[in-house]
Amino acid sequence: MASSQFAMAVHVLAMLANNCDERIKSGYLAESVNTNAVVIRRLLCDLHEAGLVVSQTGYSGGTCLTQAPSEIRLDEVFEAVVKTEVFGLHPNKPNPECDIGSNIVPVLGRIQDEVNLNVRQTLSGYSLQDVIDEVIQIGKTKKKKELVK
Amino acid sequence: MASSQFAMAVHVLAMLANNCDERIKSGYLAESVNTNAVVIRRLLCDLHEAGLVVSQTGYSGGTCLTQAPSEIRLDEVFEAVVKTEVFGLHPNKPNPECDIGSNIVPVLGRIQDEVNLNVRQTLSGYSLQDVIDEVIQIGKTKKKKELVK
DNA sequence: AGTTCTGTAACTAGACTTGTTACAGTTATG
DNA sequence: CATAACTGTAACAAGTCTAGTTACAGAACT
Repeated sequence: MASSQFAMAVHVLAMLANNCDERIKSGYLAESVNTNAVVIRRLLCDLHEAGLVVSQTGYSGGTCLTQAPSEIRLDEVFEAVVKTEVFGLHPNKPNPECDIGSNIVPVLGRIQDEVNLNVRQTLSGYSLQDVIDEVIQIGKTKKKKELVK
Repeated sequence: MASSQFAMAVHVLAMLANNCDERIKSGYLAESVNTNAVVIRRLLCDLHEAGLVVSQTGYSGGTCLTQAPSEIRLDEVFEAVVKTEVFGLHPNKPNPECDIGSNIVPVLGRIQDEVNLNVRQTLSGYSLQDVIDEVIQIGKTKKKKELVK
């Protein structure tokens, strides 16, 4: 299964951005993402390590963004939560006695690096604020359609 | 685990390109990739569906490329064997009563599409021949170093 | 007829992902 | 100080995916 961590992370960060001034509880986030609060807390742990959020334990605890939504780029979010490669290299070391087998892995590794870089560059074109703007825009369009009915 | 199908596919295609005039057996390919022949045959099945190879059953059977290595681009190979996304969307449908939850999925989907497109564009910059050239180049460099010793 | 292939089904082992329960530690409230 | 409401984290279950393996039917040459 392709991991949903990135999708959930962007969702959670967008929720936090929408409530900048107060600490948000994992249970509340979990309701919106439609998952368990522990899943959210695990995610927030990764986002905390990346310096994107801070949490507070105890009574009236919760989580906040550390930066303005316009300063958080999606490649940072990706980096924080996605651990897998777009494609994996060989599961077993290829036969070193074969001309191709003995030298193909570094070539594929280089291509892998280039793909990774391009993915990150694509994502760096979007800030969290861009995502929120687009979400709100879709919301407005929906409402208009409902009014027409 | 990130699937190694793409890496193995490029490896196998490079082997076929290196032996254009004869049919190559799955067992021989498996030795170079260092895996089981059935794993290779499953892979060849996908590559056949994509029109990149043809196989023949029976005595003196085996597999050949259908095109020149310079005409096979890596995005075609990727398309043929990789089924997963760079990142997955939500495992469960987000809460529709939440402003973010109700509208974030299509936004993420659009970004997903853009990432996919960029990955394919990156890979389309390489032909199978390019990979083979690079592999051979590395092989030559290695031999030089050995001679120096 | 016998040999040597491919194609494919069926199964196993291991890894990964999400979801869940449980609980220790932390912080505010009364 | 006792209680309530949080986070952080460990532990486990269920489902899915990947690669590897065995087995065998069908095809093609000798």
